[in-house]
Amino acid sequence: MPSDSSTELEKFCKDHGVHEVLYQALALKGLESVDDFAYAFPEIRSLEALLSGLSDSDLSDMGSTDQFHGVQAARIRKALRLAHDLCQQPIEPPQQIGQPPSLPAAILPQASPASWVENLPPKLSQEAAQELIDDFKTNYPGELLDEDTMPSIRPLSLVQHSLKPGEKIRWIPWQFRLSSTQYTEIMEAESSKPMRTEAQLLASALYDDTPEMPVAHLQQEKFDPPQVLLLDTSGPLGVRCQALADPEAAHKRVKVHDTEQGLLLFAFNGTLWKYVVCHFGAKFSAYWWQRVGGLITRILHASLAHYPHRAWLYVDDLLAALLRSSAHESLLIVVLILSSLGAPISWKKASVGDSLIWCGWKVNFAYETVELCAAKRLKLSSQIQGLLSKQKVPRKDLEACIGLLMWATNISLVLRPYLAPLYRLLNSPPGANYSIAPRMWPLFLHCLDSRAVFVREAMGLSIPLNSRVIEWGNRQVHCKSDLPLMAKPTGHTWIRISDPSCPVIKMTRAAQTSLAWLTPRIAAIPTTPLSLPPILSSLARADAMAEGDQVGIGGWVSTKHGLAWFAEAYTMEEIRTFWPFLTKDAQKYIACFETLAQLALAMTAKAHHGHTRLSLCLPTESDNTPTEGGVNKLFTTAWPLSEFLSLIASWSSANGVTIQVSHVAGAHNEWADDLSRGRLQAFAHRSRDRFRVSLEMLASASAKASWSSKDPAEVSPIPETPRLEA
DNA sequence: TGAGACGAGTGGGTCCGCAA
DNA sequence: TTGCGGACCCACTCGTCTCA
Repeated sequence: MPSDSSTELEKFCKDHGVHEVLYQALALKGLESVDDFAYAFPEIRSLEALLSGLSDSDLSDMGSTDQFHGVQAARIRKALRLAHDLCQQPIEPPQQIGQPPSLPAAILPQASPASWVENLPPKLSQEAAQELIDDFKTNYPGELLDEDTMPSIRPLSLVQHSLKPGEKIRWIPWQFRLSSTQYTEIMEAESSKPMRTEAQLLASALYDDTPEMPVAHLQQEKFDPPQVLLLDTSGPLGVRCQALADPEAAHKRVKVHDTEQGLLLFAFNGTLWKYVVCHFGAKFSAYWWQRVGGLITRILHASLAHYPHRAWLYVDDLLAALLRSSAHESLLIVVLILSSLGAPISWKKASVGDSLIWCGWKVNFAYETVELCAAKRLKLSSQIQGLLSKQKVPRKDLEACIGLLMWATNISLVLRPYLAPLYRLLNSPPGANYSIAPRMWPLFLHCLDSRAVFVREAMGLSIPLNSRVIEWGNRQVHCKSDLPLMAKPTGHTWIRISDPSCPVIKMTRAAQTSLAWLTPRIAAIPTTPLSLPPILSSLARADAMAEGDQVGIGGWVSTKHGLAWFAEAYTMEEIRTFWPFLTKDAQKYIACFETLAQLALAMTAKAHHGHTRLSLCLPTESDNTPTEGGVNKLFTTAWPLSEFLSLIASWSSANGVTIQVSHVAGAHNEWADDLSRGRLQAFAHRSRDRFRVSLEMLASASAKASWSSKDPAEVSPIPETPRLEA
């Protein structure tokens, strides 16, 4: 190092008008030469940190009030550029070899200094863009500025960014030279184009305007307490239909065209009769009713165009939500329109109020909620009690109960996983033992198809059709090839047959436990909001790895405010502490672990997003299709996946977070894949953003969930899902 | 590294239940 | 009858593992 190097930087600064205060700041960092200066500040913008550290007294000494845009700031920037030129040093910072790129580095497109391509700056906010427009209109009042002449947000952001100190414009890519109208058209046309890399996806989400639903509007723009009108609008008059007088039979009001009445014949007492209306049961009745009902609904919508309203039609039951302030006018219009159309109103069924029953649901528009009506609760409780009171129950009763449970749990998906044991019982009919004589064995085999199902009847074999062989001796039978071609030479061979049409089903312990657990919950199914929860503006992905005895889960969630991630590795021994039924190789349960990863991702997002008590929908992505389908429906009859879905259902219920999974190809899920396999380098510099997920946390997701009820005394924790036989 | 096997789902057909 | 949702079966996709 030359001895006069300190003089070199000092002289350089003086020659180029850099203030003594700024030179001293450089000297304090130990910089002695022009080379030191150039390499210590590889970019013009890196001077910002130095300038921001200036105190008020420093600024006063320099006679400057603006530390970033004053003349002294300009001179040191100019000096730095000259220093770069003298040193022939690239402006770009040196690339770190062997280090994975940091997340921001991976997200931001990079351009070499020699490139004509600009780094893509963040888009301007709407407020900033509007400010520029206002300035333009003030300064150039005679110029026309509309959607066709207004530059799109991209060049606007690029130019505005280039005006910042230390920035310059090199080239505006031709694809950015668009008007606002052209930009909108292209964005809409490309809205469904998939992103190629996670970096592109993140850059788009974090630096562009991600569509989001503000939560505040739920309070601010709440539909005012409405009046609700429920009308039975039986009997519309369509183009080819004629209304009849019977208000109870909607389908019989639609008249069949003369040329088609010959299709509806029936004989009674030796006389041939024809239907002249669309009677209940005819395949086309509902078809026409839907169209006539839809026409009437649209006419009502058009007639109420000036009054905010919502309306739903189910066959012949119309439900409408009207604003309380204009309810009288709206009601009058509805009644007049229906009367003028010749659609008689069933006044017995009509009702007005905040709360009413519609299609078995109790809808409350004052609070915008829906709940199961009391009659349905009673019917369901009665059916469950009927099944619980007997060891053997009619198949029809079980089917009816399951059907009603599926319908009732539409508004409470958290209960769905607990129906899995019932479906398992319904579709696993008990076996009955039959003995086959040695000489009948070939005939017995002949009656079976490849799945070991009886598809032919034969004399001497009283085995019901469609029943399936499930055991031979003590061995499980899965297909015909599992049975021997020759029977044992002496004595009968015992086989076990499962008959799916068996009218009586023996209740299993798992089904009884499930029903007993459901009984009080059915009675206390909470009210559910009519509106869907707002979607959190975020990107979130998770993945799982299962190899031999090792299991790994990992994932990340990113919002405009930051990023959080998790990565955990467990052994099967640790996992069996909580789920002892997972006895096989870890890979056999990959869908279960992918589901656990989604639960961990939701927990991470919840912890990262703060302490909101509002219900939210968290959009996540997974490369596992079973998990995708299962988490979205919160139901599968496949075991043991149903066990893990019940964890998500319970956790979602307790935390107000609905998970909405969409698919991402494994090739595009690299970061989550790395995390699940313990490759944490890309996230190493974000150790503070890591969220730890223990198996205890995941396994206790359902235990910590509680069930809301009108009576606080009925509040009880949700226990673990009733165990199923493996 | 790529082909093939395997296991977990999917959607489409059928049946059944629920609602009107 | 329509819609919805389960079940089953089938062919298919996707991800992972194994092996040459």
